[in-house]
Amino acid sequence: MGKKGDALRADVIDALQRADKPLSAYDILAELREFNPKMAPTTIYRALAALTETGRIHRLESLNAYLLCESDEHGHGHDAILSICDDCGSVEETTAPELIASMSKALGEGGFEATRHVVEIHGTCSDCGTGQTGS
Amino acid sequence: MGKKGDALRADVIDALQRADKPLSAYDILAELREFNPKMAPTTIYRALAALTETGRIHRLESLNAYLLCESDEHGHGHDAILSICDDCGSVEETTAPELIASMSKALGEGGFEATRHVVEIHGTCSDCGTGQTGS
DNA sequence: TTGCAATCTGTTATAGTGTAACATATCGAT
DNA sequence: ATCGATATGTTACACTATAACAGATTGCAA
Repeated sequence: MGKKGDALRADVIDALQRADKPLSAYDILAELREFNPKMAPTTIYRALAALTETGRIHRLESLNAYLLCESDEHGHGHDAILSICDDCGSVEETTAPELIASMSKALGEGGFEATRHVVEIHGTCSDCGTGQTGS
Repeated sequence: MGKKGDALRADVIDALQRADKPLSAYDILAELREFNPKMAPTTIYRALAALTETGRIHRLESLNAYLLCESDEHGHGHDAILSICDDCGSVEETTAPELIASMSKALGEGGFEATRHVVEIHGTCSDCGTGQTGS
């Protein structure tokens, strides 16, 4: 039958690593189908859920896409700031625990207890930016 | 025929106001279909796009849902922090220009120019929180 | 007035994203 | 061995969103 979960998840990670940019679930599915044409969406989504839970990949909510986590600090509470270049599609991962903590604190004063931070900043990266490298 | 754009957008706002919680595009569509059963998704999405651009509603990227903007400061650069209670589904809008600016600044040092901030914090609100009102 | 272009709206169809539900298999404990 | 718990396979479907084209409306110029 199909390969076991660990191998599957490794394949998903490989695909994301090769791409070096965000991939949609169906992009990944298309890649893995080259080796297993029968693979179903469910299979991919389960792998993505497992990898997201363990912090090995990030889900980009505003793009419906997935990205390999660059940090080694996997696991709980690893909420990164993801800066997305709308021009070239590149995504950078920034770790800013103080900022995340500031937000949690600000909301905490209102009685809100934060468990997951979705922080995705759209804009233009330095390579694509006007005035910096350009002109 | 169908109603004009302004009336349509007003109806969308009304629906969101009545709900007082995030609604999906298809939730809104279902409501408006009570008066115009032929209304198509495209129609709703166009209204939502217009309202989002003018800052009258927020799109919750992590929920695929839409919410009335509580602030009067509509328009450009109105990026709010949205705190989402995963228990009861309520969403609060917090304006924290300093935090948003801090983020832009931090990323700006890497040459990134931010144009849009998606900040959605999931967690538990004060009403649902354990230890606060509960127990 | 007529004609034309630009823009907005309506309509149909389809693409893209994600999950429910159930079947089958796998593995450890008794 | 057999039972229960968990993981995986499979089918079908639900939800989200947009493309592409048709028709209507407006404004403006000839």
